[in-house]
Amino acid sequence: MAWNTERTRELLLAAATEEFSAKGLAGARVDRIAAAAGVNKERIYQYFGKKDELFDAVLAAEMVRVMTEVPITGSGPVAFGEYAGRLFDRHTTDGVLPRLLFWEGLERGGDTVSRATRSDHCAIKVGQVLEVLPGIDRTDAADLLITVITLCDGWPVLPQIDTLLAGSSADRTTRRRAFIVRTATLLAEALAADAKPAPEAALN
Amino acid sequence: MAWNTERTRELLLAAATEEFSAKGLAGARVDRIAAAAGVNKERIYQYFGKKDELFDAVLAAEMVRVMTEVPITGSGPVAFGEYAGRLFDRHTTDGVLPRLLFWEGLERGGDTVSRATRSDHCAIKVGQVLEVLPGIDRTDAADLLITVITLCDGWPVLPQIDTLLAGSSADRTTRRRAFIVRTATLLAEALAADAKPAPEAALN
DNA sequence: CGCAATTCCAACCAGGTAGTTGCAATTGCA
DNA sequence: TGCAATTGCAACTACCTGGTTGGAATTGCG
Repeated sequence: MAWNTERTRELLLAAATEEFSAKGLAGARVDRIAAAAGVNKERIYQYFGKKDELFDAVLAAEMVRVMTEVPITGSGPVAFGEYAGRLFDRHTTDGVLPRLLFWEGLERGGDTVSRATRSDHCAIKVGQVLEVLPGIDRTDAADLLITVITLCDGWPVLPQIDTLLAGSSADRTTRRRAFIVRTATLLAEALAADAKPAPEAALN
Repeated sequence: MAWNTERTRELLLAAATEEFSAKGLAGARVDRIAAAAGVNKERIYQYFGKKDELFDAVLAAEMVRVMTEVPITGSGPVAFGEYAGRLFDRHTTDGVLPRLLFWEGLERGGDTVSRATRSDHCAIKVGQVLEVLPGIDRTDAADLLITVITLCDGWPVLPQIDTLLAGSSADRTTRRRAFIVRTATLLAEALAADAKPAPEAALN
């Protein structure tokens, strides 16, 4: 054996992540990925098979990364709202995952190769939601999570929509973040209230 | 003069709407559009200039159509929630506009040719929100609208995300609709409460 | 150093792309 | 029926694409 094969793989994966995020599955150019990685083109086919499978590898890696970097911790509706805020921050400073997800949704129409794996990843997150907001329906937890993910992921991908807001770009982002946090908190409160119907009059 | 030029235009626009919605700007094929319209290829260049401008025409037409088909009417938070429901229905039975919007966001990165026009369209909707929920901030109205649009538009484009939900496809859609309506109503109530701080104890 | 695995290089293939052009056929008003 | 505008047809240009191939160069273990 010789050479550092693992490094080659990582270089390709990093370059592919950038390219797919920017141009999508159809728009991405294999030659460009190879060039950006400083690696020869055939390595891609050797390590990942074809373009499609490289995309799968990129998306899976990025999902795991974000999931571990932005955990759902703490307890109560406010803690859940803070999770929404952290996810929003993460996606506005690095919109790679949102873009990859929407590219996939548009270009592959939901026929994800790794649908089962995806489902497993998501189930973990639902579990975290249930820990933060104990007592609520598993279904409600899933719906809540979908809502927050859709809002946080949609923002960096739909820049046209901010024409509704005035002010500088930074202002608009700050305001949007606050609104999403408030929405997440409000929803979490409502679902938590559903969970324990009237445990005597709450103090405040 | 001769020939029905207007009909030719409409045939092309309809075919282009279908093609762009399905494949996006880069993925759409000019030849396919022409063939589907039963019209010769050069007509596209004659009537719309280039591919990009055809996409602009398609998107503008589709926005106007949905805006007029799904107005914001009535009064109060519940009425606003019903608007969210109608928008959700419209987008789940015909996901063309959501797809076009996300394609544009991804492929053009927000450099919309018709950004000014877009802004005007949106302003009308914000005005409708203000009529339904009088007294609330214009900024809040915009944020509320962005939230509902993001949720309703995101659903048909992010089919992977429904792996979080169990049940049949129809069940999942129904449940999602209910949750979005509830979210919209809840937010509208909260913002309306901000608007008129404690107008004596409300009779339920 | 020897040697096998890994990589680079450069050319190649078959297919598809947006956009153009010249010409003949069709249309419908006057 | 005449005639000008509109359209269909089919070929063409210039270029780009994913994916493959053969041979030479590089690497690092033993």
